Amino acid sequence: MSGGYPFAEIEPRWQGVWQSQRTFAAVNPGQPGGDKPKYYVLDFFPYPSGAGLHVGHPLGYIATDIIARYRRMCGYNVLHPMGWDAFGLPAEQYAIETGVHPAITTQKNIDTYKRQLRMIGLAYDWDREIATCTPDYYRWTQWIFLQLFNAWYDPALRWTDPLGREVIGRARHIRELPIPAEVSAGGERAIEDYRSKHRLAFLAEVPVNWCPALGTVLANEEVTADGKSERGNHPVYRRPMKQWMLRITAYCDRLLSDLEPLDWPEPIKLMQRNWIGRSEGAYVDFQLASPTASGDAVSMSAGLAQSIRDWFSPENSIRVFTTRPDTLFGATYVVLAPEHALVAKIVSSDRRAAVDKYVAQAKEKSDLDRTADSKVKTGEFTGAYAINPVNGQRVPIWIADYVLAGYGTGAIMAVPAHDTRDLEFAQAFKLPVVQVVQPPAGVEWRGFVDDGVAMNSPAAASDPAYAAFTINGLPTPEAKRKITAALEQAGLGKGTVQYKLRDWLFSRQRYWGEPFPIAHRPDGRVVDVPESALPVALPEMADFRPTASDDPNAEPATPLSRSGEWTMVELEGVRCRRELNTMPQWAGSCWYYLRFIDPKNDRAFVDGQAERYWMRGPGASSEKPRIGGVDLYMGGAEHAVLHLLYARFWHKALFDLGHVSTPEPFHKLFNQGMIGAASYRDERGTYVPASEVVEGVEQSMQHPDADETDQEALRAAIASGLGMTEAKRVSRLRVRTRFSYHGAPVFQAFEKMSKSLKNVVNPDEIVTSYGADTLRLYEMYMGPLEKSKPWNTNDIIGVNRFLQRVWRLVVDEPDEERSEGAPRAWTLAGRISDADDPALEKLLHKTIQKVTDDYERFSFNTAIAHLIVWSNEAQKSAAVGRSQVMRFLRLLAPMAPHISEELWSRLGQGQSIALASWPQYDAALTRDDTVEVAVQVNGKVRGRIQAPADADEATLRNLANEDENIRRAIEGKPIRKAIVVPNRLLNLIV
RNA sequence: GGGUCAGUAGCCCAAUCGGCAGAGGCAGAGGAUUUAAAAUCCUCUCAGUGCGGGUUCGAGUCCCGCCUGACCCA
Repeated sequence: MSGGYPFAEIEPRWQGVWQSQRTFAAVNPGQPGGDKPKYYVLDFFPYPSGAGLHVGHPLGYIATDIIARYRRMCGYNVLHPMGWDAFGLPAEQYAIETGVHPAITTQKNIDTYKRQLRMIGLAYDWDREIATCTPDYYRWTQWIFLQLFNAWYDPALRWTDPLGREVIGRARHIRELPIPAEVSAGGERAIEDYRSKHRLAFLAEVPVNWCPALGTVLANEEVTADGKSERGNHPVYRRPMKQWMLRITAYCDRLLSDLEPLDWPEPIKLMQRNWIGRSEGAYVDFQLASPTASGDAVSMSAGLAQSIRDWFSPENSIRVFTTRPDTLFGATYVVLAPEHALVAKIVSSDRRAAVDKYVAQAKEKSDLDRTADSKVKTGEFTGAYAINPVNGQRVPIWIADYVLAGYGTGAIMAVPAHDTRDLEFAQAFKLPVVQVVQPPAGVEWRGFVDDGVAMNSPAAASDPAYAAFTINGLPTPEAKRKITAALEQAGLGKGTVQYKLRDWLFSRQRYWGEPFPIAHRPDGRVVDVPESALPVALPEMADFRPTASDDPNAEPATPLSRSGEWTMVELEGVRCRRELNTMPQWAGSCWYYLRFIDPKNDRAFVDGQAERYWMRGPGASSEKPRIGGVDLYMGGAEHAVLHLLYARFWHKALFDLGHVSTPEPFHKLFNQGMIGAASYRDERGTYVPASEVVEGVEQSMQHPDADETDQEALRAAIASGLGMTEAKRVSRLRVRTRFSYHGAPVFQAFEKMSKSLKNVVNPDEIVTSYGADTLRLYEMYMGPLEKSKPWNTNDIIGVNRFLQRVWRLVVDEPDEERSEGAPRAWTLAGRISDADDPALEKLLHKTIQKVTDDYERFSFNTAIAHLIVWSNEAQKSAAVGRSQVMRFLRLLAPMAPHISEELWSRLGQGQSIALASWPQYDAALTRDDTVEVAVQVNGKVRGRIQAPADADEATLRNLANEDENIRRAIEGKPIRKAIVVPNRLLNLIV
């Protein structure tokens, strides 16, 4: 490229130097340099897919690289590692399709990623590289699983954690689980079963999302809204299966409360709170009405509560969960989930056929399908009735699929007046609606779901014995409290807290994952593989395919079950069958940030001293009181909930058990935005390659998504003589476009980069054409880091020109032809002098101040703008001080490291600029002696005056009086008030 | 449907505490250089901040309502 600088030569050369000199190696405590303050900056490590990186991927990596380099220059010992989330479904699916072993494709993908990351000049400490699929790593993933297996959660334990905080609840070793006397009476086996039920990792028969085509179960989050697998879009069925579960629900409250001190984006915290979904409410027991007593409501009487209690029996009642016990008087029917155990028992013979059919249908639907608001409500009457415990009303019992078996008790009391879904259901089936909450004036009570004032409970005066249930006139929160207490008193209910978060389904019926360090004895007991026998290595298998099937009822057969002798293991002299499931993809990423601290340790998952240094140390970001963790964790918002929640859960368990020193893994979280790109579809909605689309004259085309007819266009088409069918075709919504593909108009949209959208931009091409420094600079210059923004290759030239100017600022190169391959002759630019230019010096100090501030705020786009300003000024100057250029290069170095290293070395520096110190500014030099002050009259700018810095009001007003424009605007009117903003503005109110 | 965030020049974006709407870049126009082109350099044009109200001496910034878009939840 003419006019360019030799990036293709200098960039690989410096990357080689960094590697061979281990420039970016982090130092653990106890080693030289390990006494400096630390800064741990981490990227969400990638899953290396076969497609390689596109330019959207490295945005966050470039940002953390800049921060890491900046912090190092500021004197920190910086840990900035990279590794690979290398187990998981996509590699395995690809392997199945191609027949190549996932270990091979994964390694190939890792090589591609690593080459691309190196090419961008990212300053990782590659000595600490890890991959979750290597035995050295998953040995410790298995070890952590054993810690969970050998632990139980004591929810009542009050303790003071190492940070001095009072905490309620703690994971403890399973040995410490108190065994009730009646259990120990049953012998050792009974004790063992009891322990099994309390472990943090436990086996349970649970309804799961079974995907026969993938041959595995999937977590709820891996299933799309329309009941398909997220990977591959295969149908998913609900069925009960015995699976490994992790007791994440034990940590609900601590996962919630410890969010508060974290320096995370507020929306992410909110998403985690919503996901945990804590709701306070009450259980209420509805007694089944005797089928023979049809027609008779239990009469209201002073002894109602007592009388219900008298004939109350748990097996003849329905326990519902409600967040609104205050609306109990408005409960006009009860709804069971179709899966509820009582359904079969209570259904009347005349309703059985309809109910059975409905239950069968509900089984086919996903949870999301069932609860979606837009869907028409369906349900069946069971023929049975229950008694509303607070008013003796006989209410019908229905089943409906909008009630989920897995949430609460799988049964609800329906209060159609004050619940949207209940109201829709009641309207669909003509069920009564009774108002029990008074909304604010002017608001319709029907469907009012917010807090109001309770009404329509029995008046206390009419029934003294019933006063405890009277809540009329109480605001909702108080009404809730009072009626909950009354229900507890009467033995009809109980206040409780429910969570949306479920225990974590932890088994997968796949090959490419961590084997469980667990074995099953012939007598059915489940035992752990001793630590000394770890890792339980994944067996080599030629055929690793899952047993896929179209039959939703086919029994799962995991790949590992076909691994011959491996399936059996002798433990304590007993031949046991190994656990044949593998762990889900999330497992490896739950603790990798800890392994980076001490990646080669073969005695422990991480050394304690190193862990305390890197996780607990003072850190550099002190906006919030630290409870520890990685100093900066950068990644996309798409992992905001699951990965971060799972990792926090594991970390807390390890914390409780004394294996890590902080209660939280990630102190500061930053979500970089997405880089989108224009995608183009033709008239039929087919994507066309974005790189071949050209911009041209405006044309009209049918919108690819249009399914409605533009009536006006239709009339016009008919008027122009087209037949009805043809007219309709051409008049479906048309849009104007200036883009065309091989002459045909195409429609532009901005979407994420993806192969299927044909809009991927490859970083290799950008680096080849412009160099890595330009790519880095452009990605940072596009806009604020946290915002999504569209890629525009045309704009790259701007930052590339900037780097060329920086090059020419330092280097003079004769323009003459040179022979191919020969190094270009060069001299230091003539303008480089030993004396600093005073005007540039002042600007440089301002620039240092602004750029430093911008680095601290991750505002790289503005930092680059300030650097461009200084470089443009320096370019114009006849003489630029060598020290000035060197300070400027240090400001630039974190963002454009290669060109900075090269020019730094050409200016005679022997040591890497990455190890140079950050330049300082003199505050006195950042201030101007005179400033321009805008003068407003009644808020309108009437003139600008030059004033000495920090001039007072009197001085400013005198100066303003000398300005003719301003004088005319005032025109003898008395000045009532003057507002002075120092060094900026004077506002005169007349 | 609920929640969160955003909307500033043809485009990407600045404006940090409520204080002159413009730092920077792309594109465009003109010029210099050149046999010519590319590259490079210089100069210039372009918005009143999605819409409607309000608070204030003063609103892109704060408040209320609406529109559009993105994300999350249902």
